[in-house]
Amino acid sequence: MDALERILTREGFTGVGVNALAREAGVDKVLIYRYFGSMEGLLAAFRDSRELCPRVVDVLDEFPPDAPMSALVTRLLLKSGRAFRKNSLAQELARWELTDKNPLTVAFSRAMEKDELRSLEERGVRPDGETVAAVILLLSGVHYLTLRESVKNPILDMDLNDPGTVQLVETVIEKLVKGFFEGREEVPRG
Amino acid sequence: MDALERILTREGFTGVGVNALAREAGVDKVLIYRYFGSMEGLLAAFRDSRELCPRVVDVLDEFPPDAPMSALVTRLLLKSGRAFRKNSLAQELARWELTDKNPLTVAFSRAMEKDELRSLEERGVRPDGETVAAVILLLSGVHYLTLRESVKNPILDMDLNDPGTVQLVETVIEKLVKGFFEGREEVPRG
DNA sequence: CATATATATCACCGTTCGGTGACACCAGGT
DNA sequence: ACCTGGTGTCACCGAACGGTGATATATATG
Repeated sequence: MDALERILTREGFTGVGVNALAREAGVDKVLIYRYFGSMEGLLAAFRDSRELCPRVVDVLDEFPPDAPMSALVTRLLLKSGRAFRKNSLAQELARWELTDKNPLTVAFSRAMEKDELRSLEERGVRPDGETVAAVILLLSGVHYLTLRESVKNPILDMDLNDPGTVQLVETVIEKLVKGFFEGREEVPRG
Repeated sequence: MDALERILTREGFTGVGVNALAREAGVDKVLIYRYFGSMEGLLAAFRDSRELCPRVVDVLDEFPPDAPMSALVTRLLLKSGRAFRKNSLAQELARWELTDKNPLTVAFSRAMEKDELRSLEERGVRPDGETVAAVILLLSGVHYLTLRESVKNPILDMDLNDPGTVQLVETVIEKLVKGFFEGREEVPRG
């Protein structure tokens, strides 16, 4: 499991294979087949062995119960984006989930999404369909930019390592969310 | 060139290699080295051989010169998103650009971005930094969802093949953009 | 006809891939 | 002492990988 994580964060999902994994772990690859049956089984075990999506998000600051929905969603997006930018394993899994479908990637997908929504629901927020779509859309945008950045293919001159650029993106998210919730009846809470 | 495109759209970028490409093209792989020097050279040639990002976007309907910025941007995002969803080659290149860096992927990145911005600038629109960031962010979100969809890892139950879901996403984009431009002075037009 | 040059094919190299069969080891139980 | 079952190592397989040398064919120029 540790060897798999090391390979993922170091070389990316394209470097994952039976031979490479056994080499990294310092054991013979036949053990992989003996214990996990196949690579798929190992991925499934990896999926069950750890929290794929560290739940940094639900440490959302406590908001007063009457805080506007827009503030909550904005905070969620910013925190989640920052966490994603710092978590290179999550980035690699996201990259993988865009390319391949295996027990690990589907599990990661599920975990990621549930996590964000749960953060809201735990506060008694039951977002409607459009709100969910908006959150997903913006979060997806942040993920996309982050992945582009971490493979050194930044979009235009937007360097997400530059604090100014991060600030710009976050400001835009704030404004988008704020505008989205204006002229929209407050969603029932609690 | 045609063989490369076939492989990309059929098996994805992971299926691209000297052997597979020569096999698909029905020639010996040594010709690849003779004519292009290496796989990199071939990718560069492919990049120069065609319009990587079909400029569907600049067939934006003619808007009256006093059309609000929000309408223009919304239209751009929807058209661009739909075009991307129909273009499996562009999807594969986008997937590749998130994973690897080679002459083809960097060129694709550039082409994609310039295209969107040019669509605006050709109409005399000189978007400020925040507007550019907003467009990029939303477009990135659409790309992410599209890629997730086309690898059969849809987010939550959002099936982009379902017209209703597409409608929902597009509605959300409209509302986000509309809200973003409200309470913001009109940007000077050409 | 002869020669030079470009074009294309074949055979081969070493390496890595995913996957498997055979064998050595080393407990515990009988 | 003997079997047994879990554990680990080694050697090996066929296939595919990226890459290269030698060689045939065809064309064009002298």
